[in-house]
Amino acid sequence: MADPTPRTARAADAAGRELRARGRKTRRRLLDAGIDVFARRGFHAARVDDIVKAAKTSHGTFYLYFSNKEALFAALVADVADEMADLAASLEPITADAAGREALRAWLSRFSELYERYGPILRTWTEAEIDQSELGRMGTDLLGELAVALAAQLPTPKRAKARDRIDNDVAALALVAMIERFNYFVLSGQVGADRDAMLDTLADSVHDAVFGAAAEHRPRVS
Amino acid sequence: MADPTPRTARAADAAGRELRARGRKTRRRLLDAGIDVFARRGFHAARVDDIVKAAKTSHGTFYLYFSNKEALFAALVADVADEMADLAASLEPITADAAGREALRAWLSRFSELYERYGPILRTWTEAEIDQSELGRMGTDLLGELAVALAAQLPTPKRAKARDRIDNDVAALALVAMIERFNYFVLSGQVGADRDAMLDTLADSVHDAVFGAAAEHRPRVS
Amino acid sequence: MADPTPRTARAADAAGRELRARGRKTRRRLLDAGIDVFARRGFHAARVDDIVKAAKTSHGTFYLYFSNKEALFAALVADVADEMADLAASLEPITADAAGREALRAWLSRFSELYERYGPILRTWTEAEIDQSELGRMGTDLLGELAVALAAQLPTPKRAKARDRIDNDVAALALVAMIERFNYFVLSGQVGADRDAMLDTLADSVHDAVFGAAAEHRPRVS
Amino acid sequence: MADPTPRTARAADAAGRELRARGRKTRRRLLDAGIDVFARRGFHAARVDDIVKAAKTSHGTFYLYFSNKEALFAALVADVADEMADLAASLEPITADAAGREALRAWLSRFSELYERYGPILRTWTEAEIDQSELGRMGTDLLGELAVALAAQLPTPKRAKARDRIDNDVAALALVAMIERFNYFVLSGQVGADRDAMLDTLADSVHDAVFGAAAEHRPRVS
DNA sequence: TATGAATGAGATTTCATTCAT
DNA sequence: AATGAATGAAATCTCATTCAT
Repeated sequence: MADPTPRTARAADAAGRELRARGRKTRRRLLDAGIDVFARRGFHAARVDDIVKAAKTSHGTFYLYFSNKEALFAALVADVADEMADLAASLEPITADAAGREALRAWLSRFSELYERYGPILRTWTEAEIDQSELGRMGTDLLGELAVALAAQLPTPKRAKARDRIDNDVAALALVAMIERFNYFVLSGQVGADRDAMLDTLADSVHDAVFGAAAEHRPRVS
Repeated sequence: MADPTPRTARAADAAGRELRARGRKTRRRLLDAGIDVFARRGFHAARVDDIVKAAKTSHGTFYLYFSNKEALFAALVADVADEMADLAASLEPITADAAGREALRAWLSRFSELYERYGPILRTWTEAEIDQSELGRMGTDLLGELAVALAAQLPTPKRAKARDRIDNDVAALALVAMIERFNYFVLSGQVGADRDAMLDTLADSVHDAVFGAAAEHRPRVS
Repeated sequence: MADPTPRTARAADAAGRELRARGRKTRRRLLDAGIDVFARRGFHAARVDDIVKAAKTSHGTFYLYFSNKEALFAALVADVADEMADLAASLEPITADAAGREALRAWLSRFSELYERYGPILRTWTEAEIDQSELGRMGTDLLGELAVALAAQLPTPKRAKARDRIDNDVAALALVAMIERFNYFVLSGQVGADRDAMLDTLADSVHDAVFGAAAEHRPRVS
Repeated sequence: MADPTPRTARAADAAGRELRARGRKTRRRLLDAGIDVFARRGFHAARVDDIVKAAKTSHGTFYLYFSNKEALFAALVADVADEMADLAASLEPITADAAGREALRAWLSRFSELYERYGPILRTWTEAEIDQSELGRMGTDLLGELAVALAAQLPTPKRAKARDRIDNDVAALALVAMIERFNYFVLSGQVGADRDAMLDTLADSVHDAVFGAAAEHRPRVS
């Protein structure tokens, strides 16, 4: 069972070693296998045995690279966190015009790619209950990062009430929630929409939410 | 083993047998303990031992009522599904006026109560991956039911394009996603808002999304 | 549980995997321990714990080789079945002279050896009630094989009635029953006779039954 | 688990109580259910639950009549032993003529009836490993009684060698073994013969074995 | 006399981790 | 750098027996 205090840390440093080409490849195979298996079974139900089989290697090898199952998961989370930070940083102020809507759509497309690969890790995050201090990351939810970034790019309301500041953050969270769920629904086939349709709908929804439904970028509305 | 009374199916009937008052109470205690433990630890990490301890009963008793952890979870899901269906059925057409907004808020309040109790089950759903054919339910996600009900109550757009039908469903899903996430964020303390504030924000957001931000119930909007 | 790698079938393949020398030895140790423990306690009363103790290994190791107690038993049965088939095939036509009686005695001696090792498995067979379709074996009783072989080597009666065919089979079963029980009684010490005396008695009885008590090999009969 | 030293003996005397009509009926129902369940599953695999269900009564009631599972089994064994003793006593000297063969057949028919009812108990006997001192019975095998009776009725060989005495006992055991196995094979359907055919074959075999195949009682041999 | 509910000791089974090569 | 085998702590599950009504 997932033991938060691993018995020994013998191999813990393993990940820190300098690796040759072969070693890097093996490590990569294990990480990819991890994504796969965590996606299929969740953190607790994922067995090291599954991961090792998917990576076509052995138990012994696994512990050469990661001190335990949790460490592999943490490595994956670190990857997502990095990419998420990049993504958050790449969001530019959203303008009301068609160009702004297009930029937004492009950004959503990047999110969608990221989500396709790492979505399961995001969703497993809560289940895993990894001690977060280890990673020095903030929220329980990696999406929080995106919400903050999004809030920062929303047009500042004219009224200066304290309440509005909250509203903006909250609204951003709502939008991010919507974005995440849509990607999930579409990926899992629960919504009959292809990727392009999803991106259009999302870009419109978010843009509308921010600037009102009457904005000129939407020629298809009669 | 040629076993006329297969082991695994034995306790399963237990759930079907007629129970006296005492038995019903015990079963109820186990279900409540299940909600609690699944909420705290997730499906896979939850141990039967945790559940029986929470229910102040014994292992043996657990298996008198449920053939295993999964069966208990399935029973809980069936409960949520029932309540969700009731909730979905109770949603009336949403009108554009302040009364419509109030009715919506009241309905959201009911959802919020339901979510406070069963939210963890909803969130554990994906992790547990119970075979759904057993329950005779279709959508992977119990929230889908709500989305369909909501879509049915959205005002019909005047344009009669086929596309709009989809848009309505998809928009409803987006709204449900938002509702669910908000409840989650507020309950888990990730968003600093109390229940009333949350309900106001949600009622406003949904009503606005449906009728546009200019509706008369919201005097604070310029 | 939607489980792509069903739990119960996992260790089953273990038995199918290629084993190195060490693994083969461990497997053998477990099988031998199984014979021992099943003999002492019968199928149901035998605990995996007894078996691993006898094999000087651990629970974990047991399940590396057999998915459960039943699988180990089935493997043993397969072994007996093989040896029984060999034994059945090795029986040559029984002649009326002293040489025929000697050949029969030698064959009975081989049976006796087999029985000393695997007798408990034969006797546990009924108790265990392993699903036979799994093994692709037909008769409920492994001794049936021997009876058929024996019937084939009995001298053909001159009378050609259909009934005689049955009589031969039935007579063969009777003889096999006698052979098995004698071995059991002698082995379990319920009959005060040593191995040689038993073999003599059995060889005489069967030979007499086939050719009549007057056959020349038995000078001590008046 | 089958505990040879029951924790308490509170209800042990229960069987000794004076029972009214209703009680006697319940006790009988439990015994009959026991025969049934022990036959189907063997001693260790038989669950009190199975017996109680078959007897259409409750756990509590079971322990009102028998102190434990073993006690029920012992009661059944006592029944068989009684009937077996009666049967053994009823065997008269076997004569060489047709009347002797008929008497033997009738006796075998009584055995067959007994075996149909209690055979499973006989076969479960070894598995159960009940402490036999409790019952004050002799051998591991209840059939031993029959063998002794049969040996007593075999015609005394003229030679007075000590060896013959043994031979007679041993031969009787062989015959009993044959009788038991035949009944088993026929009952279990492993031999395609009806009851009458079985009785004929057995009567002939035993009679032949005792008096030689040429005896005049067998008109159907050409 | 009868019963449904509860119990807990003991059995089975899993799987993260370590070891020897 | 890699691996198959082994381990054992911890989980699941069973069922004879007792209890309260």
